[in-house]
Amino acid sequence: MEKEKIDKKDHILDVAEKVFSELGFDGASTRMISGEAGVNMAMLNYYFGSKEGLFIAVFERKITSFQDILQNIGNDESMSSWDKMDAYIEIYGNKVVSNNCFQKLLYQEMGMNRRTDISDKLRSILMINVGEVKKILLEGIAKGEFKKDIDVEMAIATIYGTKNFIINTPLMSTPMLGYDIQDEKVMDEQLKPRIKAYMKNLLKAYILN
Amino acid sequence: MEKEKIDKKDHILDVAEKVFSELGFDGASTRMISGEAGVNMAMLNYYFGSKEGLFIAVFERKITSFQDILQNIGNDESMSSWDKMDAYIEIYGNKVVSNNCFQKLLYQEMGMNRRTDISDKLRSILMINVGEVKKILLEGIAKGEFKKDIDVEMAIATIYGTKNFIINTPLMSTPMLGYDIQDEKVMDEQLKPRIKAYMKNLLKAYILN
DNA sequence: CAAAATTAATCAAACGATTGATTGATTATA
DNA sequence: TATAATCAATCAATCGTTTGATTAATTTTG
Repeated sequence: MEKEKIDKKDHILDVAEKVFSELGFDGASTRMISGEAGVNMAMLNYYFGSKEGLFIAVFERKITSFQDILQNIGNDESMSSWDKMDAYIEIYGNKVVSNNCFQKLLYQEMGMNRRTDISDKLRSILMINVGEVKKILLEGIAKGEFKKDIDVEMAIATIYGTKNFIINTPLMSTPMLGYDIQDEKVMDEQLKPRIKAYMKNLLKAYILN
Repeated sequence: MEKEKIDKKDHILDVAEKVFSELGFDGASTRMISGEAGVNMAMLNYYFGSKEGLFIAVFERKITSFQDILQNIGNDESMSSWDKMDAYIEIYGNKVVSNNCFQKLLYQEMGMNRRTDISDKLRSILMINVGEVKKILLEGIAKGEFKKDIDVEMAIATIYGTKNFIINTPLMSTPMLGYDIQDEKVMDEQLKPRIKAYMKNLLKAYILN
């Protein structure tokens, strides 16, 4: 049945996402993934063509939801530039914290220099979001709403970097913040509001007049 | 000769550091490293016992220089808290940008969940620096020099995170910043002063009264 | 509607390639 | 000459992938 087939593929992608994010692309073997998913090893190639195809499929499943997060915000004429930044941080904070497993995998792979076809694909997608944030910041500067001497690119690096540090380096962020980053409930109830509030205050202090 | 042997081992470690940081532990093969270093494959095992031994040796070579970066600053009674932060950013910016290859490898490894013996060692060393920065920030708050409602831990995450994003994700940071992150000369002449100036301005706006 | 034909899904087994590591012989050094 | 360094060759293990056979599902046909 078509429905069950999709469910099975989805289940494989769930497992693959988890195993990849824990061990990286090379560290995760097809035997391990198929074993943990409870399917025959050949099924991975049958469904996804290759290990790399499976890897890409993991990303493509999530990609769509990331692409049009900002579309609406950026083009809203009625919002002030700061309200747009505020709205972006809000959405970004929600999306990112609840997809931390995937986020880790994403930026882990972006750090590698090989497989430029995959990395390039991921980069071009992420750069769309970067472009949207940049547009908001530049608009705010042009309207005189933001300071005119802010380092736009660095500010963007701070937004993504602060989040990445917390998500990708739990060995440091967990003892730093005082609660377990891996714990989903803690993430949602404590980290999410905290990182949102902090990010808004930090940016407010740096970019607002 | 003892001297040449050390030089050769050092050369292997240089190459290994570079290849590991580009491809990760699993992605880098011993054949690749030995080939690029211009030595026989068996030499790696002869000198370092195993691939993992080589990996550890890469870290242990650098570890010592990381341990005493901050000691002097923190205990200087004559400096204001902000001057200490300023001095730290200055030193950190220099150290980090010129060791970007190793930094990338370091935080790549910190993100992985396996080989906990290495990761734990690295973490405990890095956490010393974190503790020193935290001390400066708390001191500034206590003295009324800094705002009392700043999120200390998040601010530290921003310092490390912003740097890491630029260093570890050159595929994004290079097009964002408009110049090649991999280029050593560019790093030194353009990125280093820029990241220092930005970091100081950002923190000044967020923590200073 | 039921039997036959076709397609899709699943599996155990094996493939060639590559991995990290080791060997025993050879060369250089002290 | 004895010790250290270097090498080509080879090891077993694991990798991702493919195969050919088998079962399940779907479609076609009489």
